Amino acid sequence: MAVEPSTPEPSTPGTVRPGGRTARVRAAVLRAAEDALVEHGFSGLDLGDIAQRAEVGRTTVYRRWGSTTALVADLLADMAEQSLPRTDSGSLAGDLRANARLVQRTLADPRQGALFRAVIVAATCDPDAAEALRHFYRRRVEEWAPCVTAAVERGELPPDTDGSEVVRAVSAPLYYRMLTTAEPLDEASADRAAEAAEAAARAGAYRRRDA
Amino acid sequence: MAVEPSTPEPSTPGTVRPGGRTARVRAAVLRAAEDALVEHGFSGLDLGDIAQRAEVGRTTVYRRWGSTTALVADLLADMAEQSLPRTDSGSLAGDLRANARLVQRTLADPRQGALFRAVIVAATCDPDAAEALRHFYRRRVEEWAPCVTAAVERGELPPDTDGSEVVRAVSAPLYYRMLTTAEPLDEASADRAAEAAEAAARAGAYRRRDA
DNA sequence: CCCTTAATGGGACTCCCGTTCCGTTAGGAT
DNA sequence: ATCCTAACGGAACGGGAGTCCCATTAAGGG
Repeated sequence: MAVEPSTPEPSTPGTVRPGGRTARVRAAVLRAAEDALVEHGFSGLDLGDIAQRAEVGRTTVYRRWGSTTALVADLLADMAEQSLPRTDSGSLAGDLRANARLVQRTLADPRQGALFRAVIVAATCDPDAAEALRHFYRRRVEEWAPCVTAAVERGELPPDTDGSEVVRAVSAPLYYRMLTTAEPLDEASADRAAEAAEAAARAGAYRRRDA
Repeated sequence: MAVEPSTPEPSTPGTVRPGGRTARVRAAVLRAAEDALVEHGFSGLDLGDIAQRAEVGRTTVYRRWGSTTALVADLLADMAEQSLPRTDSGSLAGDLRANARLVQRTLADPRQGALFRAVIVAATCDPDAAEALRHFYRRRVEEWAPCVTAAVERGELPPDTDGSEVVRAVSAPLYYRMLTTAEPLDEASADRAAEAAEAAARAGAYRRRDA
């Protein structure tokens, strides 16, 4: 029988020699992808256009990522690395408001807001991008949940309150507002989201249910 | 100067003779679009494929709608027409829970859930689809807001509570959960959303701020 | 029932996205 | 410094989405 000399696991490009040029190409392409997403949204994403912006060969982009969703998934992985440390105000109300305003400012910012809408779209179109998006939000929630735990320990909230659930409750109305209404995301809506989450938490709405 | 005999406002097809065949074509195409959205999502939407499913000429679909986003916008307008009447349980908690469970069942349903994700994506890709989506949710919220107003009149909630805001607060965590986590949307999450919204409303988080 | 023309449908054409082929460049190990 | 080959980049190719043209069908008014 003939030995197969070809294709000894081509694997994915960029994994064997991840340094030097490969890393530069990845950085340039991810930055270009971000720009393109902000300008045209996910549906208008064109890998050829991204290659030009990044001053990289079209073939390279198609070979390394292959699809717009895979590229966005990689971008999300990159975004998840650079999570801002949360500020700590000392009080639950202050912490939740700080979180709400951070989310609000992010979504209201022309560049960041467009980017987030785009990655959400990508996640709804592809399982891998969806997993990357979930990972991103898991990180974000984990970053902020401790401020709720601290409030529980201070006795401000019921003992078995689910911190992650409270943090998610702060973001949810802001995302929902962005997606389903035309009203601008202002500070008032952020403060309202924080206030509502705190009130519900105090009332015990986010206590852990027996699984 | 020569008179222009051509193109005396071609206008949009389907507006001059909306009956008979035109209506049948629209219905068939919208149903086909719904099926296609459920199967492949918005990003996989192909007008040629829809034409085949609807047993309609490709040219017709391209001429009448022109783009996938415009087609989805029309589908959303159609969906907004058929809004279910809300049930009235008599108590605020019961009404909010009924609403939450309706949303939860809709989003958890394989067909309806996929459809909603798809139209949200379309709305994030195109201004007209976005306006159609906003109109859809405006109708939905208006349908349910009265149960909050009734609770206010019964003295269950602060007098200047914004009913629409409470209704949106019920839906928000369910949509947020669907988009950013992999956890299934179960009845427990629906009940928690309703409970949280009620607690926040009682605490006055949704009182109208001076604009 | 007949006439006008709005609306549809098939087929050919164009353009651009994604792929393939192969020569060139530069990591990284020795 | 030298070699091996992973990774890149240019160019040509193929296929499918969207457009155009014109013949055919059937609303809807008289």
